[in-house]
Formats: sequence, C-alpha cells, structure tokens
Amino acid sequence: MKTRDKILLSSLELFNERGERNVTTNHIAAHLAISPGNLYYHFRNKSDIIYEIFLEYEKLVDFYLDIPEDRAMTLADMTFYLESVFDGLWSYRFFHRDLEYLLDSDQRLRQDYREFTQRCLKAINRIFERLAEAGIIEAQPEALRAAMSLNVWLVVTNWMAFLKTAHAEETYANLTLNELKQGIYQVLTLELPYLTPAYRDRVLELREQYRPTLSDQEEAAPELSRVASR
Amino acid sequence: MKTRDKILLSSLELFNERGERNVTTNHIAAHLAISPGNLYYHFRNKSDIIYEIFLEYEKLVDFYLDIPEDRAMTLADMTFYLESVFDGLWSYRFFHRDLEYLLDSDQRLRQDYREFTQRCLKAINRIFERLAEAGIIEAQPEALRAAMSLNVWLVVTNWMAFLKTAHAEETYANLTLNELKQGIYQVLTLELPYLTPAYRDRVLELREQYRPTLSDQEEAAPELSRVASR
DNA sequence: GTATTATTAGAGTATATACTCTAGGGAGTC
DNA sequence: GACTCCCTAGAGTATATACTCTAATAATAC
Repeated sequence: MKTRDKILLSSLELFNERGERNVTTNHIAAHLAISPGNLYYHFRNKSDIIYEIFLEYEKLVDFYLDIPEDRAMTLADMTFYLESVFDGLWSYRFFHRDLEYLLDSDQRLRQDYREFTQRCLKAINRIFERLAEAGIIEAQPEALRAAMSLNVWLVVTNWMAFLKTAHAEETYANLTLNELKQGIYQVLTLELPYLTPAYRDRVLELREQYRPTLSDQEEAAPELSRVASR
Repeated sequence: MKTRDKILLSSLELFNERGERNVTTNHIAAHLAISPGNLYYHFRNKSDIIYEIFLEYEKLVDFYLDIPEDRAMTLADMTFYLESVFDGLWSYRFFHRDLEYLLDSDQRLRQDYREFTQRCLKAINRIFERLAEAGIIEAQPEALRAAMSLNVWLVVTNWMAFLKTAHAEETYANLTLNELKQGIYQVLTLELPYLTPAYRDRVLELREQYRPTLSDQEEAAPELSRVASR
C-alpha cells in the first residue's frame, strides 16, 4: 500500500479512536513509523488529510443513498438504507464529533458538507416518497415530509453523540457498532404514526430487533430502560 | 462585580462567540484586562471554569423544566418549555459544540452531564404524560413515550449544530436566537401525529409561528425552503 | 497602626503542535 | 556512471498554550 493511503487509513483510525482534536500529525507519523517530513511530503497540512477522508465518507454515503427508481421500494430496502447509514457513521465517526470546528477551519469542507447535507435530506425525502408509493407509509404533503426528513437527519446524526455522552465512563473508544445501530429504533419510532395498517406490524417487529439492549442502557439510563422493558 | 464572576461571564461570552477550542485562558484574561496569574488565582484550570459554567446551565434548565403538578398543563405551558429550553441552549451554546471533548477531559462533568440528560429526558417524558392528561395529545404506552422523549431530546440538542453547518458561511458568530427557535417547528412536527382532534388545529397554528423563514434558509437549503413554502 | 489575608501583576516556563528544510537513498533511464 | 524523479529521514523552528512563581498591593481584622 502506498504511503499516502496508509496515512489516510491511519489518520482515520486514530481520529475515530481518540478524536481529531487529540491526534496530531506527529502522532500519525509516529503510528506509521514514518517521519513528519514524509507525512508533509504527501499532504500539505492536517486539514488536507481530513478533507480527503471526508471525500471518502461522502462517496460512501452517496453510494448507499442512491435510490433505484425502476422498481417499488421494499421494507428490505428501507432496512438497508438505515443499516448502511449507521455503518457509514460508524466508519467515519470522528467526523461528527468535531464537525463545527472542522467546518470553521476549512471553507472547502464547509461548502462540501453543506451540499452533502442537502443531498442526504433530499434522499431521505425521496425514500419517504417511495415508501408511500409502495404502500408502506401513508403519503404526506411535501411540507410535512420535508420536516420529517429533517427530523430523521437530526436523530441519525445526533444518536452517536447521545450514546457517548449518556455513558458514565469514557466510551469514545468502547462504543460498538451494535449499540450505534440501536439508533434505527429511534428512527423507526419517528415513522410509526405514518405506517399503513398493512405494514404496521411488520415494521413494529423490525423495530423490535433494534430495541436498545438493557445491558448497555441499564447503567447509563436506568429509568429509561425500566420504562422500555415494561 | 467580583473578578471571579467576571471571569465566568467573559469566558461564557468568548466560548459562545468563538468556540471553547479557540479560546485560551490567556485570551480570557486579556479580554478582561487582567493578568493570567489573576485568572489562575480564581480558578485552578480551564476545566474548572467550564465546569462552573455548566453548573449554571444545569441550574437554569432544571429551573425551566420544573413541572407544576398542582394544575392541568396548558398549551401555554408547552410553549414556555420549548421557548425556555431553546433560550438555555442559546445562552450556553458553546457547550454542545465541543461536548464530547469536554466530557472526555473532565470526569465530574461527564458524570453530571449524564445525570442532567437523564433528568431532562424524564422531564420531557413527564411533559408528554401531562399533555395527555390535559387532553392535548393522545396517551401513549410508556415505552413509546420514552422513545419519543428521546427523539425530542435528539432533535433539540442537534438543531443548533444543523443550523450552523447547513449555512455556507461561517455562522458560528452570526446565528441568531430567532433562527434557533425555529427548532420548535421541528419538535412540534414530532408531536403532530399524536395530537387530539380538539387541539390539533391550535398546535398547527402555533407551529406555523416557528416555521423556518425563507430568508435564512433560501441560501442554505433552496430545495427545502421551496418544499416548505408550497 | 499593625498583622493578616485576599487579590493582582507580570514575567516566565515546560510542553506541545503544525509545519519546514536540507540532505540523501533507491530505482529507472540514457 | 550520471541524471532524474519520487520518496524518506530527522533535526529543527516559530508559535501557542496551560499554567507557575514571586512580589507587590489592596482590603480587612484586631
């Protein structure tokens, strides 16, 4: 593997593990056992590394959210979207942690991220539209669908921060993909009132599979878990 | 005003304006025209300043979310809760920006914030319960109410980050309280499906007052605004 | 007034961080 | 062998940052 790619890979790994703020270019070089000079031969600065990682993230999510228009949407499709988006969040989880600082430090990134958000919102909106066409949820006026899509986005992008802050111990390192995917439960909660009778039970069953596990929550949120398990 | 309090006030102001990461203890001292030594006479370190500011924040929100149990809840109460919570978010808006880093750097803060979150979730849950008792929303099983409360929390605490990142320019400084309060529109969107027929129209009308304005959104989210204004 | 305590100034420091600069190795080409 | 191009090492630097130390000044108690 080329040094350049190794730098990107190691940076992502370290950022995810320790947070971008706690990872210096010297750390990255040391982790790869290369010299700082070498790192700076491949990248002008830290921002450039982050920007390239973002481009990968963007590409991945855009790929996941590409919606086939040639056939009716299924429940399996919806599950795929949800799982994929949380997979993406997981793989690039450092990104949302320091999002605002990162955008303030790099205008390109700010611009690109803004467009990325808009694309995601449009994709979510389109998914709702297609789910209605497929008879899975009831059709809603566009204004409502837009507001709902935005709520889905807010829940999805904030779920990880919630998990990490709701734990008592430092959990940045030991959060798991499985825990993260319990966010799907929250997203499906948003959809519940709009499901068609034909699909309601099936979605409820699907949702049940993502119900936050007691073991994780018990310590962090005893009241909630007790409520959820009644 | 005592120097100690001036330090807290200036710190909050600078943190809100520039972000905690961009404000050093030397900046704070310079801003107050006092010496670094003086600042460190009053606070052991930067973490202590942040912690004390958090305690104020906590106190404020706890005060806002104190729910009177001696009378039926009204729509005005609900509006008050929403407005107050967004006011609180606004006054201490630096806090959520660097939340994860702050919690990782201070165990006391991590522990306190976790308990604070639990109290807020319980309060939201209780508000839903009381709204149902008052015949404003339909009563729901506790499990659902808990999941809904969590979604409200996720939307509320992520709304500001969304606003700041959805703009093309650096908006950390020029975000306004009014824009922030448009998050109430999103929260009320969550409630829509559960409203009782008796109150549905009144809440819709209330929600309309917080509809995101075109002027702010037009540039940042042309697609969304167009949808919202149809 | 004097002793004590609280407050303040301001120079200074250890460490970290992003990044630079120069020298050179290795591989391919002529 | 010499030339070129890509890559790498590693010492070094300017700046920032959180924080310390000493001495002096103001406030308060007696």
